[in-house]
Order: sequence, then structure tokens, then C-alpha cells
Amino acid sequence: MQLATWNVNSLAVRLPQVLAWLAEHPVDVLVLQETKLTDDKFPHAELAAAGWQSQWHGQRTYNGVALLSRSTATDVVRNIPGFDDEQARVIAGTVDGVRVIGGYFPNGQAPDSDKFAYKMRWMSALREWVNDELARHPNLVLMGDFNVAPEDRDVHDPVAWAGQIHCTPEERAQFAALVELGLADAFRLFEQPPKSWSWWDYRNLAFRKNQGLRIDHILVSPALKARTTACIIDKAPRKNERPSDHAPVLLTLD
DNA sequence: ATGTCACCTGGTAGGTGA
Repeated sequence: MQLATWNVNSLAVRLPQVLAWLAEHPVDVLVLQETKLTDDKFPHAELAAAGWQSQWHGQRTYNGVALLSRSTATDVVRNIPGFDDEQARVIAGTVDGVRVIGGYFPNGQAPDSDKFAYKMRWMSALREWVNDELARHPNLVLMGDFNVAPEDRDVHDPVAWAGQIHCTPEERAQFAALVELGLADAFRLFEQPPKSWSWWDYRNLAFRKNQGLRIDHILVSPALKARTTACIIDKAPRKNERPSDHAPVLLTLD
């Protein structure tokens, strides 16, 4: 079984690239972030024609998430239960016995901003809910754009980024708290090329210079960790004409 | 080099968020 996550930065713009990528990587599950589509505009027919069922949770202009799957997703949940949120950031469902939670974590903008406080509240609420979900679903994967670089080795220039958004101690503590629920960062279960990033700023020729951050993650429960055989970042779509600023992350299970 | 992109409003540019 293969699962993947990709922040597409507008599905209206990137649908052809998603279809092309799926044709090359016929994964069982793909969660998308930043679809930036209202629910009435979601391209479920095009995805169905290619062989993927869709569950989606969108809004105007910003955010928006989706869960694409070969098999039907059941027990679908939109956003964090009990957490009042105007923003569409979570889609969850059970596919082939695996509980899949796809998240577009808040960016947080700057450590002293209201948006950062929201990011902290959001991550705390997510953690409490994921803890409940883990009790119900031993086979669980939490993946998406976390907007957190967990360690300095996930940052191209740790000195320049020290204390900046994505790299603050508070965000890293929130990430660590998710891991402490019993989840494993699947990417770090394997030897990886140094300077592996999942996001490169559109500015400053950052991709060409490989100046990026690893902020897109796949966390697996203990039962799934035992089945995990690979986890890679696929940089290829970042080389497309008109790419997303993020690359997909791919998980392979036995 | 703050060297980009996507989307909105309200218009042939400017603001916002990332």
C-alpha cells in the first residue's frame, strides 16, 4: 500500500500535474493541501475518471484539503472535532483498514502574531484528537503540510532560520508532542540524502540553489511503523513548469 | 536582490498570504 501527501498550492492550477503524478504513482491514498477551492468547484469527476474517489473540505481563496483514494474512504471527518475553526484544514477517513488524517497546519506567519497563537491552539487541539483516534485506530497515519521543520537538519540554513516561523522552539515542541503520542516520523526511519527538503520558496531561485525546508511530513502509528518499507520526497514535480512550491512525500507499507 | 505565485478587489494596479 502506498500513501502520499502533497501541498498543491491551488488545485485549480495544479490538477493536470496531480493527474500526471497519479498516473506515474498510482498510490492508494493521496491527501492534498491548499486546494483553494470552494466545495462546488472540486474536480471530483476528473479524478474519478482517472480512478480515484475524492473526499474534500474546501473554502474560498485559502486552505482547503482533500483525500483521494482508490478504495472508498469511510468514517470521513472534516476538521478537528470539537475545535471551532473557520478554516478548512483537516480531512480524515479510513481506507483499506488505515485511518488517514490529512492536515494543512497553520503557517503561523511570525512568532509574535495572532496567527502564531492560532497555530499553537490548532496543534494542541489536533494532538488531543489524534490521541483519541489512536485509541480507536491502531493503524493510523497523520500526514500533510505541518509548516514545522522539526530539527535543524530539516533546514538549509539553521542559523538564518533560528527562531523564525517553522523553526521556533514552540513549534518544534508541538511537533515533538505529536511524536510523543507514539507516532514516528516515517522519513527518518530510513537513510536519506542530506539536504532533503519538501518545500522551496518561489523566490530567490531557492529550488535551483536547493535552499528549502522539510515541513511536509508523514507520521505513522506503531503498527504502521512495523509495516513501513520506504518514505521518500519526490522532487520531480518541483521541476515542472509552473510547479507547486511543495514536493509530494510518499510512504510505502507492506 | 524582497529575484515568486495565487487569489482577491476593483480595475487596467495593489493588497494579502504563503
